[in-house]
Amino acid sequence: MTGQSALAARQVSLRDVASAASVSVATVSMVLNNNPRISRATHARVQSVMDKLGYQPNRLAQSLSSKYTNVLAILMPDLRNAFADAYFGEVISGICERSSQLGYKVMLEQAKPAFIDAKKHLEIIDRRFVDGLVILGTDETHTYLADFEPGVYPAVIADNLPAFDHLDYVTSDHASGARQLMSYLLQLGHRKIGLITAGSQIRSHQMIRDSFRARLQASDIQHDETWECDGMFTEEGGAQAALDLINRHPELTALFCANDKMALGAMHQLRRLRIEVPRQVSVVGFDDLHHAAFVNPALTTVHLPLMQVGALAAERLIERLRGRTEPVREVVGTHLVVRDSTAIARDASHLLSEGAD
Amino acid sequence: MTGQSALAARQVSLRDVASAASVSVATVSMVLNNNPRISRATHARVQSVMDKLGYQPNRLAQSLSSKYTNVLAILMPDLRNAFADAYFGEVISGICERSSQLGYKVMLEQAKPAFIDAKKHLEIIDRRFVDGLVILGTDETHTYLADFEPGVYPAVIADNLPAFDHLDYVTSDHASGARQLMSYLLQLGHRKIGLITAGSQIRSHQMIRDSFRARLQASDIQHDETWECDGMFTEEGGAQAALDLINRHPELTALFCANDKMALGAMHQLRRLRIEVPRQVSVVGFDDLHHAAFVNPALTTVHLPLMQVGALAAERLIERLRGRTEPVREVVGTHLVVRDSTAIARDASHLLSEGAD
DNA sequence: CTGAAAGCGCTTACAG
DNA sequence: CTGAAAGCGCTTACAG
Repeated sequence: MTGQSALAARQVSLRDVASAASVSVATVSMVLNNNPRISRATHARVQSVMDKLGYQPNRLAQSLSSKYTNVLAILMPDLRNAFADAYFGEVISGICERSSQLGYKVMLEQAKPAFIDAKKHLEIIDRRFVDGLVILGTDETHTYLADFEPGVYPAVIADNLPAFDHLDYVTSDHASGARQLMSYLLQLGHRKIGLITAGSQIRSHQMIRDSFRARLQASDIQHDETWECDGMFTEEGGAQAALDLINRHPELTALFCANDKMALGAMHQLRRLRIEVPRQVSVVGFDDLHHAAFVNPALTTVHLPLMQVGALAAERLIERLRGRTEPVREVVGTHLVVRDSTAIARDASHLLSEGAD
Repeated sequence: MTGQSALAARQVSLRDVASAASVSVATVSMVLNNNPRISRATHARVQSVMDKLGYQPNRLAQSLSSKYTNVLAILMPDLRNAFADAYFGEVISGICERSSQLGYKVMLEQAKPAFIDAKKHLEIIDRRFVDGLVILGTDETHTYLADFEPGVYPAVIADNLPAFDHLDYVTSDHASGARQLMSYLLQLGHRKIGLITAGSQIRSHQMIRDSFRARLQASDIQHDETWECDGMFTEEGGAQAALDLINRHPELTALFCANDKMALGAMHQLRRLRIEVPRQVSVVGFDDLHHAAFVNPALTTVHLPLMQVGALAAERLIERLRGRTEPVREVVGTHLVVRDSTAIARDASHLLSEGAD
């Protein structure tokens, strides 16, 4: 039945339905919106005419009148290949799925400098492209985030803690994830642990670093910046960082990488250096990307609930659009995934006795 | 200057600009659209008033009048985690980048059964959400693709050959990629090659299989289905397929995997079986996902120009929307990327002499 | 070169 | 419970 409109020269409009059903356009509009003021009888009659004519409301007209677009934007960070990054992909999956369940469509935008400078992040709301946005890959240098405000320019930050108090967010519990990883490494007897991080301006990653250092300090393990290196979130960066750390501290027995990509790079580098993982050096990642389970050796890491974070971010944003006034501050738990890239520290017995000192 | 509109209770409209500039709304509309019928003088005057008031046209009203939405949809396949898949991510990157350059926005949709059954793939055009779509991950069973038609329901298929003649497409040259890989494997002396494919209903993958078999046949190498196994495009599937093939043919010296994910799974499985790659068995993939260069050993594969495919698909679709009438049939070249997962066949000398028979 | 008016296809008070 | 009318904010002939 719907098929016939496909060939229609002109889409059938509310007016067409109204005259075919011998009612006013207002009535048709009301049955369309399930307004209870319409009697069951007319509702059914008008509905059947709509079905017969294959009527489909023009959403531009609907939105122009109603002020709601029912579309959300996903604002991606300005990174080389953000869409091909499984980390962001997981969050996007969650956003898309939940949005669609809640009757929203999603639009993709990228926060390139030109985009931000032109205030396009607000323009897409002002010009009625979208009702609000979910923002990924934020960091402390993104001062434009201050522009968003619940009532006027609704937005929620996904998987990070915003630098501005008034902003809504939904994030994985990075700090707890880092602690889980450190407990495990310490249990295995590792005391000489190199840290490969990135995003010095990213709050969630600052928390990973802080948790890492705090655990070391709590265990009276001496630590300074020579044990840390920036891996720029990439495989290449992770490889380079691993090389630097090994050169500085050949005695290290473990490498803590703040994301899986850097961990893969690090493992790749170790292999080139003919250092065996995990026999000589253990490596841990962070994120639990799907393919991390299939590298050699399979990566021990922390699972981040990224789909859930995306879904929740979309859901809370939509609640805001529908009038929610309480701030959104959600932190979702993580869990450790032990695989094959970790083992007892090669110097464990030695260190353990020394530790009793 | 634009900032002040942020606090305005009501967005400034064309009418506001018109009265502030003492001209008609028609005139303001024309300067907005750079209509040459407006004199330079009034254009400049009106323009400055627009800037002063921070005027931003309501795109819903614009589109309602003009009939164009200037937004495209990306239709994703109904796969578990399509967005987190680097393969699709690359294509999406290309689409987003080019669309944005050409003044289009992009919306995300997923071709779930319910979506297709409800004809939503046409509805999003009829209801004026988008002007057309770029479709990823198609296969021969997707009969709904027949619904698309250049004039009425514009769409272009990305990285596959459609089953319907009237459809536009932009694709990588999978057949040529497969041939490049086979030439290389044969050069290395491999004669006992297992094939891990998937998507028996996907034209591009049928072509990979066909090219694979044709090369074998041209080299007088006997081959039957026992040398082939379905890996379902996943790491898990690739691992299982590798296991099956090795059990059936312990003598095999190479595994040809139709995508990188299955290749990673296969390598992972070989490692568990304590079969060394590439010394005992060579493994090749297909796609050249970024992380394939960082697994151990680094994967030899065919590079697919996926960003370019996405960009071109978007560009051609937009040309169609702007009146292009010639069909779109673009095939973009691939290239071989040799890394560390391939080596001379362990039985090469033996086979080479036998081959002279 | 510019303006007055109709129209795009809806929704929403306001009557009755 | 339903209708007539105004309005959302633009664009596009049609006049002049």
